[in-house]
Amino acid sequence: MASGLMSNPSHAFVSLADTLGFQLRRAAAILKTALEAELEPLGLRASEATVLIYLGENPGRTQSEIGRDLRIKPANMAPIVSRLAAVELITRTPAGGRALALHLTDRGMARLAEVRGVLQAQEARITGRMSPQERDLVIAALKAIRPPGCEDAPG
Amino acid sequence: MASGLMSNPSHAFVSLADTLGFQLRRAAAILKTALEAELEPLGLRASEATVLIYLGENPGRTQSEIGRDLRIKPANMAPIVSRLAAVELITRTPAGGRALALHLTDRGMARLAEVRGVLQAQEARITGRMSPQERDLVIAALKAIRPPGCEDAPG
DNA sequence: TATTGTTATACTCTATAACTATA
DNA sequence: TATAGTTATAGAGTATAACAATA
Repeated sequence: MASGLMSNPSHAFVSLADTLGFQLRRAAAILKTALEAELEPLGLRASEATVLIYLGENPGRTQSEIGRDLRIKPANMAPIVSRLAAVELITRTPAGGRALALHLTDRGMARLAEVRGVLQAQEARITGRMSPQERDLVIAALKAIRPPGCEDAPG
Repeated sequence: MASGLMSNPSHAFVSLADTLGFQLRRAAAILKTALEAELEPLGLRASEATVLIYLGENPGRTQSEIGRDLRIKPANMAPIVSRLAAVELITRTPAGGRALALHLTDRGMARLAEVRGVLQAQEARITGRMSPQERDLVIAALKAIRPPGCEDAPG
């Protein structure tokens, strides 16, 4: 399998399938496809579902705060929020300056419960064969590969 | 750790930031962005670089074989291969039926060496703080979350 | 003026459908 | 007919630049 064409520094990979980078991309792609299929009956895209979940945990946050935490650029937050508001899952209320605080409507909370069900099912599926220790190790490893400035919810 | 995504005692749902699914998507997104930036000087996209790497390990494979192994649909393989051939990094030779066997040109092999450098640097960066055991466990875990039919191709 | 949000636009990857070409 | 490849097109996510609105 190894090409043998290269010198072999300590981190040289033998084969693409043995690299963390490749497996990470592949696993994420498969998860994304599955998630989209499961969210489709709810009429939501993955990005919209993520914002709903976030809003359930952090009601009243502004668009810019949400975008910073979820790493969604302002230009990309706009249509997500606009659509969630159009289908009356969230409300936008002025919060100083141009800032808009977002809140779930009653419909939004009901939809959120469904979204949670989908995400919890996926989480159960992908962690099903791991021990809790393995799961924590993998999550910690994924957090650790991120460069400075990419931590969760910088405070 | 006490703010933003991490703070919500009121829901039964595990916080988004504590889910494997979310961390997986985020890590993959960050990796993808970094990879694209590092491949840009080589004039290659991530998908093209992946095909080059694959071809270095599996010279002479046909488009359909490559697509099956890398999970790239035929309709999406066409423009990738077309462009790699246009810049003379690969050649296409008839291989029975409509099949096209792909081979790296000399330029392609030289470019591959550069691509390997980029990918190995990324691999070193993201596995740098893991023990070999941790690395293997994480890779095994990522492979394990894939549903039936998504296994890595045999050699 | 600095922050926030919006619009326009473009690129990458992925997906399906309909088509062509060859054994 | 079955397999391989191509073209057209659409959707989702992400990126930058230019602009508007508000404290």
